[in-house]
Amino acid sequence: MSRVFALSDCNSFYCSCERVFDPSLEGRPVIVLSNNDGCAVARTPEAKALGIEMGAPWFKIRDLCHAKGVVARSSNYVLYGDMSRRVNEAYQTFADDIEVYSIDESFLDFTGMPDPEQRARDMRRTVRRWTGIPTCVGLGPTRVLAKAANHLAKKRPELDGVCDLTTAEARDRLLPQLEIKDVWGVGRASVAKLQEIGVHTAADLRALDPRVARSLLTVVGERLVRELNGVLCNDLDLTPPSRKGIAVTRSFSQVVTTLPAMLQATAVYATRAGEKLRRHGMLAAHIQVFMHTSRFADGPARSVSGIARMREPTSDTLDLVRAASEATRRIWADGFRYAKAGVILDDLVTPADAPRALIEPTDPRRPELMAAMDHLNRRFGRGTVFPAQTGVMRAWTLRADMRSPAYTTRLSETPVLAA
DNA sequence: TCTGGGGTCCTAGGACCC
DNA sequence: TCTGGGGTCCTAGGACCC
Repeated sequence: MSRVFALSDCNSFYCSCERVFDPSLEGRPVIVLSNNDGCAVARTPEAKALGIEMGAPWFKIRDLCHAKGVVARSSNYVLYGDMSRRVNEAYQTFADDIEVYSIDESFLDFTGMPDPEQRARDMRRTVRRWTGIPTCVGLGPTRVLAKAANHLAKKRPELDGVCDLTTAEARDRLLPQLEIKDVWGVGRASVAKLQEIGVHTAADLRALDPRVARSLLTVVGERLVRELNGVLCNDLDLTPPSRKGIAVTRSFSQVVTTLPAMLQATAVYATRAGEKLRRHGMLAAHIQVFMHTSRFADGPARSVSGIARMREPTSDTLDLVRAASEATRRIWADGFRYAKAGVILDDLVTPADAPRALIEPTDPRRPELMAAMDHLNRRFGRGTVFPAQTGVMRAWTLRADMRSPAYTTRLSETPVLAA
């Protein structure tokens, strides 16, 4: 049975949330600013019509906003998170399988349901009635095509908020009208490479040899081409998201030029990251520190990062700050005007998965654990790739590191192409 | 059996997303 | 003066191992 995915996306989500709680904003141009009010991260259609770009720095658009009566709000992520939860509750009455892709987008599995397009229209109405949030819905046999459909639904008023790309006829008609830069997963760098070989529309990309796509854009590009052809490579991810990393990064209000100032900044970020970590009930095995100079400034550019490894997974503030300081000192160099820095916690584990004991080389249990690892290696193989004839290629990796002070085993499965 | 070439780990960095 | 922050995934190269 061919699959049907729906991608539902909230229009100007942060602005729409602000309007729900302040109806006087209805019909007026509204923008929401990033943390520290640095730049615009959400715009209503009225604000877009005034020429305010996504990511436009506030200091450049302030005069325009004042002159044209644009309402600018600081962001309120607690409010948006709560509204997002309510929108997803409404989705639950239309599908059992839902992947919450981001704060304002969810994929729903409409496979096997009668008249998906009508269902999408009903869903839009329900979400609007329950939450006040306007949405657009794209339908397609793969996630990439559902995303493409969603983009068309947003851009074309005559579609009335729903675009259906589940039929070959609709794809043949509409994909030539979708620019390559608007295909999900094609960013600036890929656009340049594709245009060089004459690929300008989603239809052009669909016709590209998957091997060429792979050599040009890695395995990601190959999956893209296949998905545009209706071959499923990315199924819904219904596992509850377990965070893989936690970041705290900030642009400085004034450039940092001395080590003590940088140590203070990274210590603060490490502390905040530790708070987030504990809120998630997790432990981190690595902490990464990075710093770089401004993209916009003259002068020597520098971007560095360094990783410090914990003796064992921890969420302890003192451990994290100590490790962050160690990494900061290691990568520090004088003579640069650092504009931004951050810390990223990596290799997160829940306490239940964390090693219970340290296994030293002299530990009497070591032979037993080695034997267990051998067994896993024989059972699953290492780096095994099943050939593509079956339509399924999976790479298995077993990582069991006996040299690190903490004993860990991990089995991860990397789907390359899943038909 | 095979002593070198392939597997794994670690790190850095690029690209893309919302 | 002032140009976001928080994520994921993929690749490559050196060190190390047997």
